[in-house]
Amino acid sequence: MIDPSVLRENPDLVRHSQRLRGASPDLVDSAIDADRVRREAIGRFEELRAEQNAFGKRVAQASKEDKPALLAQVKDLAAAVKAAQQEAAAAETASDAAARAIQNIVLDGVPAGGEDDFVTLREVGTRPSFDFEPRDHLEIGEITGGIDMARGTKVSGARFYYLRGVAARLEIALMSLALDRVLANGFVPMITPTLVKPEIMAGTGFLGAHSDEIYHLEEDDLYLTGTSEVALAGYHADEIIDVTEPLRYAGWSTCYRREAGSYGKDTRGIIRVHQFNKLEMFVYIDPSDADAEHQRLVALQEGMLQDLGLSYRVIETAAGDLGSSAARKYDLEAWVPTQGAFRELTSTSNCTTFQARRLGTRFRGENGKTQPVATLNGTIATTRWLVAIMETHQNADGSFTIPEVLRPYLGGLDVAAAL
RNA sequence: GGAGACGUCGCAUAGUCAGGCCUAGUGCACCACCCUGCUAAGGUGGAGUCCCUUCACGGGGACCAGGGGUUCAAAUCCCCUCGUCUCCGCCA
Repeated sequence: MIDPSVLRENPDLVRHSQRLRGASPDLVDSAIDADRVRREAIGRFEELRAEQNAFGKRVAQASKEDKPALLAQVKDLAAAVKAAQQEAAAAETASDAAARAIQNIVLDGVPAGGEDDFVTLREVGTRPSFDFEPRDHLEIGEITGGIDMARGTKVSGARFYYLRGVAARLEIALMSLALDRVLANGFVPMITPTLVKPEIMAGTGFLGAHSDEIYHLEEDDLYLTGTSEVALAGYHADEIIDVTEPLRYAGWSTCYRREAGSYGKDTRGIIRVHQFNKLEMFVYIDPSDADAEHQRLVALQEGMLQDLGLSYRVIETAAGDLGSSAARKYDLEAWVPTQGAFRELTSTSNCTTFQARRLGTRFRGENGKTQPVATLNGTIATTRWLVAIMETHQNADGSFTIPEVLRPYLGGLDVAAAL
């Protein structure tokens, strides 16, 4: 949710942000109107209530013979108070809904436009070249006995898979390496719930335009999370926390995505699947330090990709491709040889105070007043990375070489052999 | 799934049976000052969250797990939901 005072005092800033995203600037005006209606309704109710409270005291102190007359007088007042209270509550709900419809205000420098309007910040590493015809990750996965799509489909349907043998171990190794990295950087490891309540899912901003991406359990009214960001953002909901030192968490969880609207896209292999694992960094921080922290998260991600020997680029996504909560987002995309393209391996967003305001997570500022914290999130390892690792480090016989940083987590194994 | 007990402003509790001196008391912890003096004690005062209003000082309102109802008036009475604990049942 955006800051209501910004909405009131600087609506043009918000309208501009909405335009950059390709979202409606008119939402700003309806939110301002709803806010005005809300404040007027509250004013009317409180005036009446104050009158009623004063009367209540007189009734309580009145003598037996005076009471009936007083009671007759306030009867109408009681009805008026009740009506005013209901109006105020309705106005509050409407105003809140209008404010929540507006997406986060994008930060300075975020490019306008949609998915294709990103800006490449840098390219790192050399793209691999082969003196043989390179195989794609699924073929390598099958040759090494690591990926079984057919049985995944048999048991659970399209976009499900089994990782087995060396690939199963590789994923755990990758996640363990990432966990050690974040531990060294002061993150608290967490294993998080993957089913969350509607208000938490809504608070993180995932129930907007892309809510059809999310699995919902009708019977229990719970949502399956597509990232542990959701559970980590909800962790401190409705709390006043101390961010003198930023709170840094790393959530390890299975992630579920419906992938609605991506029919026919990435149908081969494990690039786009309904279920995968991810280690996600999440930070609660003083808003004035959020930007610097964002850079630190990117640096951690780049360190991982570099040490895994991957070629990648860092892009800043355009406003229209940001989630509704994000004010700035960087993606790291690894070069995937058989696709001749960069594919997203990580994403890291600065959500400024947007999520925290929706979820009621505050801290005490210098003057002792409570104010919303800033939140950031970013991927540090996920199943999709196996694609780039396998393809980049493949050998002529269909085997692939294990990057050195992962070998300690695989009992020293240096090559995933062709079976 | 069944039965019972419970849910109060950081923690611990009073208040609920008998609705209105509850503007929710007390202890601990916390902050400031004073006194004293040595790994402490005592005194005075302050202090919750959210909203409205005000340049500000201030003023007003809401909040006793959440929601609804009864009433002039609800922490207190009634209903629903959620959660915790105990016992029983069931179970990967």
